[in-house]
Amino acid sequence: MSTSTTGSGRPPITHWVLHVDLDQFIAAVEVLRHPELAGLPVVVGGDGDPTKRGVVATASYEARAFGVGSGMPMRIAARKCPDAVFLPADHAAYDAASAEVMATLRAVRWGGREVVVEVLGWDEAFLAAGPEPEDGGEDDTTDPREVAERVRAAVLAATGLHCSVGIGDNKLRAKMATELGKPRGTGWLTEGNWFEVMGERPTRALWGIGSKTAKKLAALGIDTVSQLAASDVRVLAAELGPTMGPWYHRLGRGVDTSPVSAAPWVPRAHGRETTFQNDLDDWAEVVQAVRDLTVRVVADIDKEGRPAARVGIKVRYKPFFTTSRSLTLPAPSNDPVVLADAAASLLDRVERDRPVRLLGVRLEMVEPSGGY
DNA sequence: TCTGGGGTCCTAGGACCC
DNA sequence: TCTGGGGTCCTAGGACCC
Repeated sequence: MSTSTTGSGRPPITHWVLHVDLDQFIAAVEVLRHPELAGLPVVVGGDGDPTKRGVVATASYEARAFGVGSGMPMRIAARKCPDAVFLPADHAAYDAASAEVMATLRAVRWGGREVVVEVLGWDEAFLAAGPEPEDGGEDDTTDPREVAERVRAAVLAATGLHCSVGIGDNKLRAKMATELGKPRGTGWLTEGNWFEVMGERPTRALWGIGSKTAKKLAALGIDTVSQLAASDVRVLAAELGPTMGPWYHRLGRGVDTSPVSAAPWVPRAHGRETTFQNDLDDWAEVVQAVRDLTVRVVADIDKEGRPAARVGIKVRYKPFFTTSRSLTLPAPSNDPVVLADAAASLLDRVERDRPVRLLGVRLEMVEPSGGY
């Protein structure tokens, strides 16, 4: 029934991947800090004021029962669940809780081996068995279900947080398997049961296919994972691009060869953006806001120790029309004056006769020099 | 209903060069 | 005149994810 080590005639899977996903991470961290909130509808987002512009970052299960979900405007959430506890997002607290979780994962042993942990944001990680030890203490037959249960127990014991785990024969399947295990459980997705479990699901269920791509695929007569897998890769390439087309085809089949990597993340860029509570009408204020944002981003890239090579701005006008402008600097720079001037100059290339709802500034850094 | 903020990667067209 | 082919860089926008 599966290609597991229990044997089905196929070779045993030796490249197991676990995907760990904390349940309701942000809401759970808040409840840990404020135990009196347990069992109440909790909504975290914006600055915690549901009468202001902002969206929901996370809603507790109790709040979800009222129809509140991530990405929903806070004002709507307040309408749906007026009695919810509304809290501002507290990044420092989530950073700290996340670091505890990841440290716990790195301490897990897989048979006789260490594990490789690839972090994805605050509340997700891939985990795989590390390389075989020199002395050949091989133990790659360890049942991944056993490792998954140890992971869940260790995270709960160390942090008080519940998580779900997906077991797969590659990262994509492990990631999708987690959904099957939620909450507080374990899911299983391999080549052996991929189509049985996923085949009839909509393409939108796949990691990397959003509503826009799902719609384009539907226009090609492709609605389900099985149909995507059986589609003509040449048609996908022609319609969706030479890189994306073939990639979607692989998604449909559950194919993914990317390795689990513990290599530290090297950011390409940093940016800051702000939605104003009241639209800006005065262009002088717009220019000043862009300069202020730039100075903040310069502080961010200074922590990386790499100068900016490109500068970009984003302008969102009332009611919700967004445009962007960018330029390559004559020479990389981390001078706040040079960069603020560059960002301000980009404003000369956009319309200035409409109220501005949001401004953003992005600095793309030069590649790391390699030597350190 | 009225739509955050932080990112990554891909695409397509035009400029420019050989 | 009536027009190659490839490569690279730049820019704006789009899509997606957490």
